[in-house]
Parts: sequence; C-alpha cells; structure tokens
Amino acid sequence: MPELPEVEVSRLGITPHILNRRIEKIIVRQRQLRWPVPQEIDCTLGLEIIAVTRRAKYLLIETEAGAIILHLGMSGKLRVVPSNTPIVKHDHLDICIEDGVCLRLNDPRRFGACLWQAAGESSGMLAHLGPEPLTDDFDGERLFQLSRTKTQAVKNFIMDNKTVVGVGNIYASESLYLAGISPLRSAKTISKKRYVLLAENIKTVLARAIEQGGTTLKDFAQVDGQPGYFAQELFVYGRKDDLCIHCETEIKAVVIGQRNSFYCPQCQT
DNA sequence: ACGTGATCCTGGAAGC
DNA sequence: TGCTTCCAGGATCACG
Repeated sequence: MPELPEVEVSRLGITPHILNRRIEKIIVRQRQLRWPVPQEIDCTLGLEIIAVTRRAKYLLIETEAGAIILHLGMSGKLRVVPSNTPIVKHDHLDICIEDGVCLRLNDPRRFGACLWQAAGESSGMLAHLGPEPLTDDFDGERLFQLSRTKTQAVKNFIMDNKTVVGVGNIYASESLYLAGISPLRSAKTISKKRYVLLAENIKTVLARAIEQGGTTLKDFAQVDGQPGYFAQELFVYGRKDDLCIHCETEIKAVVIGQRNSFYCPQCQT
C-alpha cells in the first residue's frame, strides 16, 4: 500500500497527536513482523516523543534514548485511536501515549517492520539509502550519472533505493508517463535532458500525491480513516486498456522486475 | 558489481 | 454458492 506519499501523509497525521507527549506503554501482540520486533523499544517507556520524522518509507518516532522505526510494508496502516478502542484482526502493535492516546499498527501481510535505533547509532537499514526525492540532493544529473553503466530497465533503476528512495510501483509508472519515457527502456540509453525531465516529474508527482492525501487503491486510509484522493489523478497506473488522455492510444500493462507496469506505447518511447 | 527471481504473508477479486 | 487461482502499494537475499 504505502509509497512515500502515503507514509508522509501518515506522518503528518500522527504527529500532532503524539509529539511532545510521553510513551506510557508498548503492546506487542505479534512480534513476528518482517523481522522480530526488538525488545529494546521498551526503553522508551516514560520518555517524551521529541520528533516524528521520515527517511525513505521509514517513520522514526524519536526519543532521547533513540528512535522506534516503523515501516508499513505493503499493507501496513497507522491509526491514532483512544487506547480503549477494541482490537481488530492484525492489530500487531500499540504505542500508548499519555492521555489515553494510542498509535496502532495494523498490517495483514506483515511485510512491515518495527525496528530500533539507539541514539547516536545509525541503523543498518537506513545507512545505505539514496537521497530523498524531494530534496536538492536528487536531480536529473544524478540519474544521468548513475545510469551510465546500468543496462536494467529505467523503471527498475528509479525504484532502486540506492538511486533515489521512495519511488514505488505506482509513482514510477506515473512519473515515466509524464516524462514520456518507456518504462522498458534501458537506463543507460536515456539522455541527460530526459533524465532532468524525469527527475522533475518524480518530484511533482510525489509532492502532488502528498497534497492529495496519498493514493487509496484498496486499503490505504489516512490516520483519521479518510481515503487519499490521488487515485483520481492517476494517468496510467491500473488503467490497462483505458485510453491515454493525451493521444487516446490504449494503455498497456507489462511486467517489469516482477511488478506490473503501465504505460502509453505512443507517448512513451 | 550487476541484474534477476524467489520469498516473506494475508485477503480480496476474479475465474470456474 | 463455493472452491481455486491469481494478484497486490516493498525490499532483502541468494544466485548466476
């Protein structure tokens, strides 16, 4: 479910409810997520949450002892609820905050994760990530330089976290469409000029999706339960056999790197 | 070093 | 209606 915009929307949603408040209790109902939920997160009990930040698709609940790191995987959802709210299936983790507020993680597929990063340490998981797409560290020049030796499809190249973080399956298809680049094209064959356009489109697509509250396809919801509205603005993702808005050619679907990919064969070359 | 495919898990939708 | 098959927003790991 969540790509970077959905994670950012979750971050914005939970922050006002938990920032500058103390963690009172942590309840782990299912320790077996992608990795076992570490016992060390209990050392945050009684500590104040001093920041809620995001790195790639990881959320960091920061305290002076360190950060609880959450990843939503494919199907994870975060909700802020009163702590006496009844549990439903797949409610794996509660971070209970003072005043009866509870940050609750629900994740049917359990591809999500809860990790621990002690203060002053850099978690191995976050250490080797590429730049954030919405910062100046990411641009077309970077894409061009990194791609010179890459024979792989450009769609796989931009979804590689070492290239840039946070570009998942939906927004990869969308940004390639807007840049007029075929997702199947080998990364090394694309000009600098086109990479500049692609980087710009990655930024605008992600930023616009955040503004719209993310994309709700099946089960994404904002922290307050509202859907995201970006699905209404998707040009190609999930639109196989629909007509391209620009040229009225049928949108094609093709599997690249085991992931379904959508593009207009006329507009994207 | 690089690129590809298997893999973790559950639920909803589609197919028969 | 009910059973089976396929597919899904991610990302690590093993292997050629």
